[in-house]
Amino acid sequence: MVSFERFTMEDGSPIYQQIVLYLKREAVAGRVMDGDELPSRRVLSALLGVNPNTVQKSYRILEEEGLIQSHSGAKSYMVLSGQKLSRVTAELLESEAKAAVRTLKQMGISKEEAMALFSRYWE
Amino acid sequence: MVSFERFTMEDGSPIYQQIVLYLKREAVAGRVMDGDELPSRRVLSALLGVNPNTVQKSYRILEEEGLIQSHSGAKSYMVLSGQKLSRVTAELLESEAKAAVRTLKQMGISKEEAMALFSRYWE
DNA sequence: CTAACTGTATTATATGACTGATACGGATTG
DNA sequence: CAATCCGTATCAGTCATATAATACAGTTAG
Repeated sequence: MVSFERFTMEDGSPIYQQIVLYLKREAVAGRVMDGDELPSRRVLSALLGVNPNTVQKSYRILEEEGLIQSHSGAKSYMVLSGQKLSRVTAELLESEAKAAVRTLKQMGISKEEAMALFSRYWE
Repeated sequence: MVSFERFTMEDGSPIYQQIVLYLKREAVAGRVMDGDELPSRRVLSALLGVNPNTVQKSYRILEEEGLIQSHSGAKSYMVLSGQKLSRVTAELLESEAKAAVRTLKQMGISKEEAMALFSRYWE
């Protein structure tokens, strides 16, 4: 069963996107694997304190990307081939790195300052 | 006169927030300085292709933070003491670093992998 | 002075995100 | 078989974002 223990709500971005990204990141980390059972829409919405429709939107998006399999009436499961995992990993890393680099460059931060910043905030 | 040459619209976050962040980053970079004249609400809205009310919202937020001074009927100017600049710099760097580190850690990326990733995407 | 520009304010409309309530049929379990 | 869970769908309402159209008073430049 996929765990949402590490999930924490941020404000700013839509909740359904946060859920989508959470599951993708957990998959990249290897904590969510192919065939893992997902909590039902109702159970997860109660756990996170959000509306079932919001969770449904997340699951629908993931199913459209082929990362979830849902049969009407039955439980939902993760579908994670090696190829899909590679695609998701590359997608997440690129978007994360590009956004950070772009922002810091606009602030006039040098590469050395940026590296030192990340190193410091890593712990 | 403050330039918006480097401004590019992203989708995802509100436009008024993008304008606020743009001006803060330009100030941190030193390209926007104390006393600099800002484009009027109408001129900037036409330049960016957005509604004047959206620009007004950005300027109002910046004024509430003390980074802009507006007199009814007259032009608006940046107000950037060294203290304010330090505060903004720290605020932007911390939020940027924290967000990136948090995301990459959830993906199970090691510190070394993360540093290599940033180094590669810096160009 | 006057025209043009400025900041500021108001009202209305539209869309996306989120919530709340409810309903239906399929799948599973006792 | 029947109860319960499941996925799926719909409708209504709220809130934030953004647009559009005005309006008015203060400032400034010709």
